[in-house]
Amino acid sequence: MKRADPYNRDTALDAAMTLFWRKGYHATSLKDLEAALDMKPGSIYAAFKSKQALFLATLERYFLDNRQSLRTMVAEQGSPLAALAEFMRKFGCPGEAGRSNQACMVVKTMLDTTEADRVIGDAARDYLDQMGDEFTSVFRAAERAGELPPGADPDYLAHRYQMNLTALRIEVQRGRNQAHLARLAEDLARELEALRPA
Amino acid sequence: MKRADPYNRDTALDAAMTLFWRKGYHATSLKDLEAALDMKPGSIYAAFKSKQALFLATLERYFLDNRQSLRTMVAEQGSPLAALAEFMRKFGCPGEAGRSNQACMVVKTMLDTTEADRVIGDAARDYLDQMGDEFTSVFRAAERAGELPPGADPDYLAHRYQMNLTALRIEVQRGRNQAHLARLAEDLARELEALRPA
DNA sequence: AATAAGTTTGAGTGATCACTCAATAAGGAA
DNA sequence: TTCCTTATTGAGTGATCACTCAAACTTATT
Repeated sequence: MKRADPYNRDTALDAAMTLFWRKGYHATSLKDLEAALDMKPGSIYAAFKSKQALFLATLERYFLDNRQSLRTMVAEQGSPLAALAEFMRKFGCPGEAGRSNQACMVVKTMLDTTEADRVIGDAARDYLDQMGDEFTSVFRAAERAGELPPGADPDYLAHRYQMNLTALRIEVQRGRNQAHLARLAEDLARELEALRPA
Repeated sequence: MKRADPYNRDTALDAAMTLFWRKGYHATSLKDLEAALDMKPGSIYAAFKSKQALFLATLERYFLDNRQSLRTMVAEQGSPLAALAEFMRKFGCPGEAGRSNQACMVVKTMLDTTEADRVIGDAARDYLDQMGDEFTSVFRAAERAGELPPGADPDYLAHRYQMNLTALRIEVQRGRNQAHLARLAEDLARELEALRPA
């Protein structure tokens, strides 16, 4: 029998991420992964050590992708506040924006993890914290740019922003129609921009 | 060997609900259920037919409990808007309010269900819709009571309310400290009450 | 006490779980 | 070519999965 091409770590991780994102850690079996990665069990274990280690690698990748996406948005947009608004809007058009109509993988992971999978749950919480810090620093940049009213609390605003983003993305997975999601995202974006002093 | 007392459907359902709520459908095994319900596999299957049917029964129970809790709140509070605010506040004190520091079971269920568990996912989405309808009717009552500004959209307000509630409860499971959660819930409650015309 | 009807029991079912490893194949150095 | 190292293979591991059923037990009726 023919041998498969030597595996490409990036491609494999990407396929695993998509699968884990959609099905979740517990519902994804090695059989599923073998099919998605087009690798035999031995190769998967040689490359990634264990199902849990592979999952953690995909979760890190997901987090890094999202953080990079936000940073790019901040670099492209003229203002920090506009970047946050645009980042929010992106998730209102799941057909164009994301790979799929799924809620945030990190949130999904945190929600179906217990003490039994402490390592995974801790990783998810840590990424949520890091993403929160990222939002905070963008709000701080907005503050320095005079885009926030005096006395605004960047940390609190970041927290509320993250909650709204999470909720919006859950609505996406809930299967709301496109128009509804777009309006929701637009409203959330405008509420953000309404912070800017006149 | 001694026989166990004949099972009590209510007690058993309650124990199963707590377990499924915490661990999720996929991560909960029959072994876990046997221990939690103190029933042997045969008894469980005689009483509930299958793991999936048992899960669906607990999900329905969870939904009915929550809806009842909201209705009671509306009946107790003087005004519909105050009831919604108080209902929100309740979830900011997870120690007192709920059975556990978990996010909403219906949301958790929707998020870790795929096409493979269509029945379960559909049930979760249906309960989310029904709970949304419930919120809508409370907002409509608020409108009739003159608690909403002219032109307010009860359907949209209900939707936003549900999103905020979902996000708050995810923060609870995220493990935020009590003070933070209380402030969050209080802020959300006040934003609601701020709708009331002066 | 004897019988009938209805529950509970728990060892056991085949299937699937995450995972292993001896055999095999490919590429590089001589 | 021959040897050596590294990667891939896939049948097979014991454990656990959801689930079954004939036997044992309890209660109700006679």
